[in-house]
Amino acid sequence: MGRSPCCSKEGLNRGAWTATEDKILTDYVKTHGEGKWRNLPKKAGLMRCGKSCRLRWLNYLRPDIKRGNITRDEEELIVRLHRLLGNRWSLIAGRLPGRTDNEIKNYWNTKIGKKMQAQKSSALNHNPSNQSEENSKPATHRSVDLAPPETDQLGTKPVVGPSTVQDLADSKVDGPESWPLTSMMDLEMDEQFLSEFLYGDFSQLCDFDHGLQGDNNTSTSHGSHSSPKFQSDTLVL
DNA sequence: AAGATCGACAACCGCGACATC
DNA sequence: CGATGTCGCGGTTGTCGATCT
Repeated sequence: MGRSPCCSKEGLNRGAWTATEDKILTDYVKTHGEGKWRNLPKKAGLMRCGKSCRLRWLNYLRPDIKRGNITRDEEELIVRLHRLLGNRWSLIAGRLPGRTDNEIKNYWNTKIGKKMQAQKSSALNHNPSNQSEENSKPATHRSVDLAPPETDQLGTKPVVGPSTVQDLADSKVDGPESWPLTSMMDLEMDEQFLSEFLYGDFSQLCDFDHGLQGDNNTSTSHGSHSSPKFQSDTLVL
């Protein structure tokens, strides 16, 4: 169809943004608002592609961006949401005030994903000969299946099957093919279900990261394990 | 002390969805 | 109703500082 490139790359800056560019973009968006990204660089006097401007604003310059480490509570929430939504980072980010999809995606790829992969491989290696090693782990490490959520063939669609937390826990529902994916997830999240999912007792599903506490300096309390601390003013469901 | 490796994160790219003409 | 434009998303890459050898 001869799709035109989003912008002519000739003469445009690429790579890291400078403080000056950040200021120009911030000032422009504050004055004119978000949107019209394609025309924004020209109007603002930036030698950047519109997509690049949008990304910079959304992932870095937005005033409501929360900088700093992902807390343990946030991580638990991410794990739950990923289990529910798959790699739909924007949807996950939408449930984490101040966090961006890019940030969550990076966090997942560098921290949680690796952890799960390591655990998965250790589960594959599970056999009587290494039983002693397995036994040295917390019980939940052996009993909880931490495989990533089922996905479609592209690996991007979430699988939302059980309609309640209890259903998930009981695993009594049919396979993914019988679940009302598109009707529920692709249109709009069922708020009540999501709330139930997030605040239900899913500690077992998240138990994979017992060993995580060492590298999370924001919370060492086991008490946070039972349920997220987000209150209704930060995570309205 | 210097090079190699790793980890974290910002940025880029391609594609699909949706809107508009 | 098809062509085109724009936006947003997810995957991937590049870069840089920290750590290791």
